[in-house]
Amino acid sequence: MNDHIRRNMPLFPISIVKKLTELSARQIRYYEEYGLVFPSRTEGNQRLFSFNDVDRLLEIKSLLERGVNLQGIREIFLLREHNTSKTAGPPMRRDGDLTDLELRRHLKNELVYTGKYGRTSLIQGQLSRFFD
DNA sequence: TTTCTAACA
DNA sequence: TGTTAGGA
Repeated sequence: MNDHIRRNMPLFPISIVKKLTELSARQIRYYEEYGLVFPSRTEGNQRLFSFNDVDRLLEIKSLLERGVNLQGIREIFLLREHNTSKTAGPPMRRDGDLTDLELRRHLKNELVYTGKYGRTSLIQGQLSRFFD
């Protein structure tokens, strides 16, 4: 049994995830509805989160605190999936280490993009200061 | 008792 | 996001 299956094994109910992440059940369910996490379900339709799900939720929480909104987080996750799946080799980066360098480039582009087309910015408040 | 969905004084 | 109703 490798790490992958281990990290994705459905283990804890929302009550445990609440404690682990310090997020409200409302938030956890909302983030799922938004497509940021996809916990499996029990026969009784109750959510069962994997270690990976908890990890993602912690990252979501962290990014939200840094001023990134849900749409931004969604894109960050999409970007990671696009270049994490190709890395089947040894240097598989975990956690939020993708972030620093690539996240900065991405966020900066978002600022430029939103500035050009006047759409709702993906970045809120002070975060934009990191890119002057 | 815990969790689920849906909806909003 | 919080909170609550009503059911499983």
